Amino acid sequence: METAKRARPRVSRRDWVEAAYQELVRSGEPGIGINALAARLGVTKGSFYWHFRDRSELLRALLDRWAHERTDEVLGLAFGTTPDPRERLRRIQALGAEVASLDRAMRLWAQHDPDAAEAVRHADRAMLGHITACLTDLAVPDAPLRALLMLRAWVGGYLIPTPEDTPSATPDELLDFFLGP
Amino acid sequence: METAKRARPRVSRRDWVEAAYQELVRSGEPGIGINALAARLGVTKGSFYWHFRDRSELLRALLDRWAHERTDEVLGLAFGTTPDPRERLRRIQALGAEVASLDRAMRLWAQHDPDAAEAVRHADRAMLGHITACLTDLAVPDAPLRALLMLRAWVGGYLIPTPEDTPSATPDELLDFFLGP
DNA sequence: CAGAGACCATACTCGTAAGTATGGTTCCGT
DNA sequence: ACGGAACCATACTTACGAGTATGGTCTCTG
Repeated sequence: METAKRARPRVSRRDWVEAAYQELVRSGEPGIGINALAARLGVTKGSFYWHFRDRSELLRALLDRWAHERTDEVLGLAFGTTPDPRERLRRIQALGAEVASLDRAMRLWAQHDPDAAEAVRHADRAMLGHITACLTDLAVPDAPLRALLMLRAWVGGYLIPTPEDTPSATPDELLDFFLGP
Repeated sequence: METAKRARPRVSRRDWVEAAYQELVRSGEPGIGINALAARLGVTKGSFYWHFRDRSELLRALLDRWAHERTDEVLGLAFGTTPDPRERLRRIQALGAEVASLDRAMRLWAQHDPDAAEAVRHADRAMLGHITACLTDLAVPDAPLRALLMLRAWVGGYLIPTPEDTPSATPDELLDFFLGP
């Protein structure tokens, strides 16, 4: 017996955040509109302004949600039982590929919003620490700098896609490149 | 009726483009508002809509202006009488630092506008070709890939600023890094 | 000097998205 | 059952920026 009570929607605060999260991935922070989300959820603004004081409160909730998810992912990498540092770096790459669209949206958002910038900065700090640790484990010199360049080259791909004439390197090749000579 | 003989405005189409150009650097493409520019130029919208059909025409003029300026700069590098490839790369770095703010604004713009994306892609193609040429001159392997990673790491700095605890490397150190072993 | 065209000001319309006011419905405890 | 709180719909107001309509003023030219 499904509760097909479609007549009365009833949406929770969490649902709003989730919908906004999806919309963030699809069209970025400016694409998050109250009316659009309401239509997607099958309700109206009346619902929104009961759960939230205003739009900025939704956005802050979004940042919170992202920060937690992100922290969990990084901790999952850190405490994951993967002894080989090289393999750990590969997992970081894989994770990055999964959340690419979301990550991109967050970084673009951070370009014009101090709160988002702070959240991203915080997440990057943890990520850089993790990468640096892997590099030092591999006895790579200048680990902090290499980690930073590695991450920058990665997110730089958001701004500069791979040209057609340039063969896109495999993740392993990229890793080897930043591991140096 | 004394008409307070203020210095009568009179603004050219070029002035509008120039003002928009400055505003682009300061607050990005969404920050380019007709009224704001008009106030800045000491005129009103009436002037604007005489010189331009609409806002998009101004933006296209902006892209044109940028493309030309950019082409000139790259050509200046290409035909500059600098035999040493290493020195040429250094000049590219220096140029990048000069136009960083503008470059950043253009790339952010390109994230949500196909025309801007096309302009940036075109400019990048030329730039990558130039860098690749320098690298091959230096007998560096995988020149195209390295050139791409170099540029990505550079623009990645727009999205990930240097953390406080990480000593920012000198331009020469960065160059050495991408020149490999 | 007269008129035409270039240039601009003023005062609107219009579309959009955020935010508000208010009342209606459902649920839940006593 | 009933009264209040949770939840939502409807209709409204506001703010803002793009775009339009129209007429005024300057300048140049015949």
